[in-house]
Amino acid sequence: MKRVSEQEKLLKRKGEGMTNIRDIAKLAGVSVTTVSRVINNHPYVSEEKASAVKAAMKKFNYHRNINAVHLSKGKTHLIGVVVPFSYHPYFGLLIEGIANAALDHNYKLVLIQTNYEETKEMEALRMLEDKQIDALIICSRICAWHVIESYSVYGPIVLCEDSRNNKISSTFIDHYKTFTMALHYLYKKGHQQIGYTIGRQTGTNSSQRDAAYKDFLTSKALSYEPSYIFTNRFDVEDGVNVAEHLLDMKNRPTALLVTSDQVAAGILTGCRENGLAVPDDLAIMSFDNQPISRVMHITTLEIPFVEVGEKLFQQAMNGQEAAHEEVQVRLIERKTV
Amino acid sequence: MKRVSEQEKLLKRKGEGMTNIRDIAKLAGVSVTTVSRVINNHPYVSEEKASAVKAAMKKFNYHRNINAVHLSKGKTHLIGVVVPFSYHPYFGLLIEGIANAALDHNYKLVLIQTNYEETKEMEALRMLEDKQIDALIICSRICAWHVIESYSVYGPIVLCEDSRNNKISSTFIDHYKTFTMALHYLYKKGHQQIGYTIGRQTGTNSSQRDAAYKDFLTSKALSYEPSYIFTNRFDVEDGVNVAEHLLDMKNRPTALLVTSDQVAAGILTGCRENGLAVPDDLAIMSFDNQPISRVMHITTLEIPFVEVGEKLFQQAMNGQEAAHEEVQVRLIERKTV
DNA sequence: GTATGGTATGAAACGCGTTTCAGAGCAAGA
DNA sequence: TCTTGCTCTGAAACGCGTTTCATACCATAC
Repeated sequence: MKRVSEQEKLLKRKGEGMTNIRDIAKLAGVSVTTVSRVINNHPYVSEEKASAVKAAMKKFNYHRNINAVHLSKGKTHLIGVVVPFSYHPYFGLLIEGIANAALDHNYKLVLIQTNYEETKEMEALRMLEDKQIDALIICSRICAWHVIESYSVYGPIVLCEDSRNNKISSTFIDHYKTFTMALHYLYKKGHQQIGYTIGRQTGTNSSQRDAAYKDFLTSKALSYEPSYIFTNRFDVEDGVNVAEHLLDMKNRPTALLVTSDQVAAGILTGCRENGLAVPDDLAIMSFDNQPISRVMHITTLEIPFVEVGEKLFQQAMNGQEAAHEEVQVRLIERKTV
Repeated sequence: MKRVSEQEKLLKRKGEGMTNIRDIAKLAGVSVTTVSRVINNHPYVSEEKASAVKAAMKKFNYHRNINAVHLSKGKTHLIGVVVPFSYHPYFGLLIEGIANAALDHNYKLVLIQTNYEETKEMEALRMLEDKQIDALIICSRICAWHVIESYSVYGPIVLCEDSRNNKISSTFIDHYKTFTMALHYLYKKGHQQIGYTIGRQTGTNSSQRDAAYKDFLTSKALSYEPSYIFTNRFDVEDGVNVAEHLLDMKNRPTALLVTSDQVAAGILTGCRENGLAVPDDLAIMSFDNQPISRVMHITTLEIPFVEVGEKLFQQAMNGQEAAHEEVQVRLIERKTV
């Protein structure tokens, strides 16, 4: 009857779910090692001990303290994902892709929203350093390369931008190539006055596109027209704004390369309201292939978000040395070019 | 010179950033308690000891192992957020709101995507039980109330649906009230054949709306027309589909209450393409006030996502006993009614 | 002159699961 | 018969920061 009183003491001392592995070991009359083996399905445990342990766990509603596991293992099964904001469909889609891959591998995501503030990105890097996350996926980088690299000793860091010149893994789209392809496509359709809209002006993606644009103009002996470039365009409303801006121009572009379907949807709406015919007065070619582009029949370059998310996750898992995965976009011809 | 050799040994033994608090204590010639005090800015540390500790930390690039802190404190500064999918703007906005509130309080979010699978929601609850997260915010519930309640002993659980009948905190919109108000508004505008579109059919929000709809019909002595109700409508494309469906109906509704701007945008687009005039042939009133509704001039009921996110977070922080915060929507009259 | 209270510091216990290592028992192979 | 080698078990060390408690000193307060 000694055991019973032991149990009663325990029940009194501990609140709901507060038993630990040592208590269970005592209760089941085995060592903590054996309890640990049962928990982790290690094969070398006899039938009877295993069931004694299971009974004790059940009786006391035992749940291991995951933080002790994390400390002991040095892993958390958490992956940090850095995005500037989560509302924008582009990042929503990316997160969706990563989250689905993570789910399959029993990893969870920690969302780190930066609003494009460098300090927030640093916090994410520090989380990696502190072992709060096992790996970090940065969807939109702000910090300098050498800063990112200096943190990569603490765990895998994966980027979503062309990093072939750096020691950091990445899954990316070759925006130089893609932009060039798109520009030639528009040119072939008869456009010589082509402009583009973009989000941030900084960053690898943007400078690749800018380079492609300038090289294209040079190759076709077209002149560079600064007013054809619209920066800081992220959302539908920014798109409407572009359309309105267009109306006031004496020398309008005849085609626009738009880096987000959201912006394209806005431009299209704005054009319709103001009597600008698409594609006759203005051709629009955009990026992403989000649902809205399907609905509005916008010609777009499909980014395979699921694939990107999966590859980013895989790279984050593998870690070891820097890998670079290029992802291909696909042109989807609809009615705006 | 003894100290130097000690240090050298340490440097050899430990890799980058692998020193722990005891090493630092030894190096600085103080106790671990004192080091801990320095780390946590406790006042009772003398100037000289503090600087000795700081010097040692710097020299060995010491960083505390956050998992040890978590284990010791029993808190992780992580809040779980359960959403069915992150792509949809509704959830994106909600996440954005919560994330911003969390940022201000130095909390991070763990995103748990369920795809409406109950097992995933259970996993989230288990994370709370395991102390992996300090609190849980469920944006779209699947599990039964008693299940949720049974887990609330492990930490605060907050819902984004009217839970005034339950012991769980919530920040919610009274969808019965709101739907009733909207229906009367449409009625006053001359509509007697009103339908609605909705996402999931299950859940508190949906049943509140359904009840409001049926009560409204009764109060106005209007007949219930099952074909006026469109379920499983989440996205723009679902909206286009509704519009196409409408064309085939002999007895069309003259107005539609749409539970998401995305769907409304799709309906509007579909109507335009098929020659259904909005609002003359079909009035559309929707929910959320997302950017797309501004751009497309959709009359909508604004949900203050920032406020909702903040309140959800606050409730998750306070925890103690169940609180219920109602949030008001605001009618924004534009051009689709 | 003594009681009181803040400052400063460290030993030890605490939170808790994992893993290494050593050892015992037993069976198949040489 | 002896050696391997697998099965099963547990003690102890490990990962590491926080917190409680006891102690000691010094300075006002009474």
